[in-house]
Amino acid sequence: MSTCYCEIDACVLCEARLYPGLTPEQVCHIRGLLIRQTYDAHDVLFRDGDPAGYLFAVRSGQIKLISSLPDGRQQILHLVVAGQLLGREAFNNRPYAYTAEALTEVNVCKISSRDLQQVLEQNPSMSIRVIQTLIQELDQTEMLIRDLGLKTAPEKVASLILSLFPARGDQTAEIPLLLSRREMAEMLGLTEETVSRVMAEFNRKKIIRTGKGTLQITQPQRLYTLAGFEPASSPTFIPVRAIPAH
Amino acid sequence: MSTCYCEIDACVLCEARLYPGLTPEQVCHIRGLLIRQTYDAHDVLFRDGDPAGYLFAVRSGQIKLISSLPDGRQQILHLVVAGQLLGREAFNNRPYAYTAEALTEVNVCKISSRDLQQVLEQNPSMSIRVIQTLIQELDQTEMLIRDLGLKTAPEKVASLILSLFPARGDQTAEIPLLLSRREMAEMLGLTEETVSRVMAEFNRKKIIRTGKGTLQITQPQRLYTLAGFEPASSPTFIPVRAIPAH
DNA sequence: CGCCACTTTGAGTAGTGTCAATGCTGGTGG
DNA sequence: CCACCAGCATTGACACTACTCAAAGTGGCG
Repeated sequence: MSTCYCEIDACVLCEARLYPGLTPEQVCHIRGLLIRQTYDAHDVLFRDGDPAGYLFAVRSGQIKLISSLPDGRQQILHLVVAGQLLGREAFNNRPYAYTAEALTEVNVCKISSRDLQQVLEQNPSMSIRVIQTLIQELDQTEMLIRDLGLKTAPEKVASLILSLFPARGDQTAEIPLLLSRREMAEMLGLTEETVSRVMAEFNRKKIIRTGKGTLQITQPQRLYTLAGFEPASSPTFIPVRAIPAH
Repeated sequence: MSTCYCEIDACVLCEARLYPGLTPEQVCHIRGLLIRQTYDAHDVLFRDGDPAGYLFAVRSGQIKLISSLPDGRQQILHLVVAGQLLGREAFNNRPYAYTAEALTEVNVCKISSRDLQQVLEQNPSMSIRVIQTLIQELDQTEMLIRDLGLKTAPEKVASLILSLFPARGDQTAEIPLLLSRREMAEMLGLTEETVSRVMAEFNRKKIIRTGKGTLQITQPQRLYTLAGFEPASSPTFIPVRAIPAH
């Protein structure tokens, strides 16, 4: 299909769904502007206040976005997972307003702010994809606001746990828990002690089962109820979800 | 400049800055798709779950966006002011995820979801404007998350008060307070009693002065400090701000 | 083995919510 | 015109959630 040497399907920016309707030559041109990069866990991709040089597309791994108050209090704004975009500041040339730190080993493709703007201007259909991605992010962010503002500690923890599991798939499978108690607390506006106590309580009630670095839901229905949903409902808290395939 | 009969500068969607580089004919075509409408205070523009028929551009007035939990708890997600867009769901044809209610008399222009998508496809430069608008909204939303998660009741109230004043302009001018104590509480994740007590305390300390339906900051510096900023900093909480002029 | 980071658990407390009573204001209808 | 009522704001007393500070347990790693 492609007539140049760049790597097909090298990253999410490279997948056809991000630029439908382009000629192979256009696709190759865009691919030529992309930079692949790998980060280790705990690496910082950029810091609050850095000039926004790049838009990142996350190919694999997870990244946390952190915002701080002068006195050191920290809040995790968002978990970025594979398939999502990172660094929207590249669209409008403002400095990053948060720090991005890898939770796992992370593979990204990035494109410089300058190249990005050129690509957008020349490929209108890509803008529409970007709009849809931003809207998804806004949806998630607003649901997080609701939950931060309205929910009690156990409701928050239950919502977070549910959000860590894929929306479609076995809700009772054991998954790796990449977040520490402190990080969970920083997502929820709680302290690590409170999170620990709530998790211990869920464990005692046999609603979840925690191993070291792993997490399993044994009674999804009770957890939904605890999260403040009706039993048959679905989680709304940070519904981590990739860009839907075209 | 324009060669058709549609009204120049009828609304923000109509202003040149939203579609730079278009011919007058294109501009007129777009204007023909817009519907002007007025709502009274307390009118509901749409409800949570309604199909997203329109994108709204707010010409004047203020609108609150409300999200609810099944048990009736409510959270105000955002205050929409003149110059902002409302109803981003029109971009991706999903139902509205919140209820929009006018706080004042409101003038809007709206465009149907179908027409919008056509316009975007035919006018790429408009997509870029939309992206920038969405990014602004995301910035505001993430700062709200930080404040909801990290701040104490007095810090939250101080931040909200500061955000109600225009970023550029006299910070000590008396402005109308459109929000009830309950609504302030619903923005901040507090109860109306707590908001009332904090406001009364600020009043006693002569940091603010409240009349019925009005609000004045008498000591901006102390309020900044109380909000958790360094004295010389600027407010980050819901920085209500119109789309910057081209 | 010993150190360090992370987690758990406990005791006490501060901050915020809950419930209730009162006052104030504006609107409505007699 | 006034009496009444409904909604909003204020204030108090009390309860309870979640925070703070502290200590001890756990597991990984040099």
